[in-house]
Amino acid sequence: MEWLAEHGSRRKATINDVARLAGVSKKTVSRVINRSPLVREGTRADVNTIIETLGYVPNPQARGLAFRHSFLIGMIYDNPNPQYVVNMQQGILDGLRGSGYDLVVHPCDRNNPDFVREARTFIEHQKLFGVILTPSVSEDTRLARELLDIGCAYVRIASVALDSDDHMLVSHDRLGAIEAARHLCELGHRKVGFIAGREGFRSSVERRAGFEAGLAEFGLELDDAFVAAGDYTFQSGVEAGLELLSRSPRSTAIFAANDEMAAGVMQALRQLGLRAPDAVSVVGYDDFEIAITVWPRLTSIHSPTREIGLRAAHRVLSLDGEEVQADAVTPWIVVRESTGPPPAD
Amino acid sequence: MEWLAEHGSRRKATINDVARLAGVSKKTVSRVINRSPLVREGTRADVNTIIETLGYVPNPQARGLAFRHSFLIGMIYDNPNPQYVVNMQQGILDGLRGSGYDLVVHPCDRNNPDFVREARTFIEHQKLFGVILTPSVSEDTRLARELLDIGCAYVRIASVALDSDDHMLVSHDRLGAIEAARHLCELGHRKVGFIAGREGFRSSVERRAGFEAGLAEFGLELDDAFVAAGDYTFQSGVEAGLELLSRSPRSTAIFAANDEMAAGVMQALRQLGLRAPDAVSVVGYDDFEIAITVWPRLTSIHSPTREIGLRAAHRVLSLDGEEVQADAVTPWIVVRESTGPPPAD
DNA sequence: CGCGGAAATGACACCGGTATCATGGTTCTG
DNA sequence: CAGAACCATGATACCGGTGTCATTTCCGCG
Repeated sequence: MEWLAEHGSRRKATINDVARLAGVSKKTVSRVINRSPLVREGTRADVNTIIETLGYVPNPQARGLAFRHSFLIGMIYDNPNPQYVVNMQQGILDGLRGSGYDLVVHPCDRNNPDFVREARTFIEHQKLFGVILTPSVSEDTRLARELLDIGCAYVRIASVALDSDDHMLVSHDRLGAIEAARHLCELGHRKVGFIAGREGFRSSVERRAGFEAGLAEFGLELDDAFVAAGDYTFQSGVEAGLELLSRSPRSTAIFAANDEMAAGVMQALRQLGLRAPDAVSVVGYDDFEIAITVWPRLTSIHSPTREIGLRAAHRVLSLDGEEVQADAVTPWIVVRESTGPPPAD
Repeated sequence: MEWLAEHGSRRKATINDVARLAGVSKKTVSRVINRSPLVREGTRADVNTIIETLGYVPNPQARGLAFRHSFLIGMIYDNPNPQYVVNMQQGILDGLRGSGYDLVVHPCDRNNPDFVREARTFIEHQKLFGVILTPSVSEDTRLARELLDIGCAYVRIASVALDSDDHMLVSHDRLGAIEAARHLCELGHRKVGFIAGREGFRSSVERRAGFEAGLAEFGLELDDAFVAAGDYTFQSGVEAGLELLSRSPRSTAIFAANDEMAAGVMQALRQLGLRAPDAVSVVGYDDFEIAITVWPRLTSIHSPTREIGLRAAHRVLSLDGEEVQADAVTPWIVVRESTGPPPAD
């Protein structure tokens, strides 16, 4: 057993070591590793014992070389919100745990005309087994086509189905936004405003559509006079808020397409000497930490980002058996102090 | 040239293709790839031309197999602040760009007794070329020793030198905290309070030490009656804030060891019907986005996290030539509306 | 008991690079 | 101009696994 001798740290066992000790060929060991059914139970047990005692772990580089893919999953993102990125990342890692796959991160910029090529280079370079795309890069058709072409497994996370079921994980932003509208309507609001997210983001479209649908349930329409444009940043929320609040008549409630902008609205209220919810109720979307660090704390729509990441990971590894039907996640509302009945007026 | 024929997508060129077309052995191509000086200029140029026209990219799995390491850098972290994680990640990716290395992320939990073994497994499994450790896991001696033992390149990012120069990247939190103290003293504050960060985090110790050093410059000492414990969370900031603000005499300024807690103090002020900076000045640390979403906006200490990440990446790849001396980064203060002169009293 | 076919296993090439060492060609020396 | 010293290059093994296909073992059955 001199190959067990320490030299600095002990040499890592190879498949040959296992094969020799188990008295089989390395091909058989390989079969055991890959759970081939073509191995007798006894043999399998023997080999596993040796693997166990040696603490043998197959070399992913060598396996990857033969398999023509690495044991890496990529997360390609362009969402600038740190909390979204980290939650998603965490969820994906939850889903990857124990699978032998690890996570490589790759931010990108859709405005860069080369970004598709760049992403492709990245994927082909490391020979990723699969990738997970988050909004808004997940909404890019060219990139998805490219992935299909490369033959790389992929899952697109988006607020609406843009691809075949097995490639989609839908976060139903529309339903969340409906909740926001219902909540405000049930409180008695009739003049409700909306601040849109960044142009070209599907989530922005969905959140607006959902909001309108929710209002419709109460016989209301979204009046353009109560709508302002934003780009998901805090600053844009301040500006849109100031604009909406200065209009007359004034809406008694504002639904901002994300928490950052909702926080911006709170800021705008403060600048105008108003406060939520007395003067105006405010609802955000995402339910990130900013929702509870502003005062009053934001009523917001909670989307289980981490859970979504976990599911995306399972899906990209094809771990979820038969459940290859459309996978969708429903957000819910979290009511806090930023919303209340409209002012008596 | 039938090997150039498309079949779905075109087959990727291998080193053999390059060698054949260049009329040299694959070992020579290998030498060119690895910038060996043992290649005649003419030959090198020829080979490079072929590489160019073929768009040949060497397979990292194969290279890794031979080199016994992958072309991956790991980021091991346990800092719960999303913005820190994302900024750091971004910085590391900046530093890795064009190097052919990619980034694998690995969060961990120091409270898990197995976390060192887990990290080691991760590193050995993917045969990482190097890893970057961020606070507070960077402060763990056992993990560092393990890395040395494995022979994996590593860089520890921390607020104080804990290792040999070539393994350290120091973010001088102490200097930042001194700035905070100076700023408050220069505004005329004499009764200043401090909210500590999480126990066991080096940054918390350093920020306190720096704050005390800054006060000392003005002949002041940090009075225990003005100190409260926190754990870097918003909620702990609220609680510590309420506690400090209820003491009598009351400090006229509070330095919280991070922005989250400082935002918590703002919240506490609001609950007590006070406001910054009229009643109490507040200073945070990190200068993350929360510093500008609260009102009044926080005076804070800015630490160039992304820049630190970039340097860490260069260092782990040994890209910075002779500059293997202690690499340190100095934070600076950003003054906003949360600080002002003490109340006339 | 012998035979056929399926199940289990192994020999060997191969994935795409790098390391070692031998070899042929130059240049420098005396 | 021979010989040493060097430089540039290639042949071949090797990194640690998997694929292919041939071979051996096992089993049921006539």
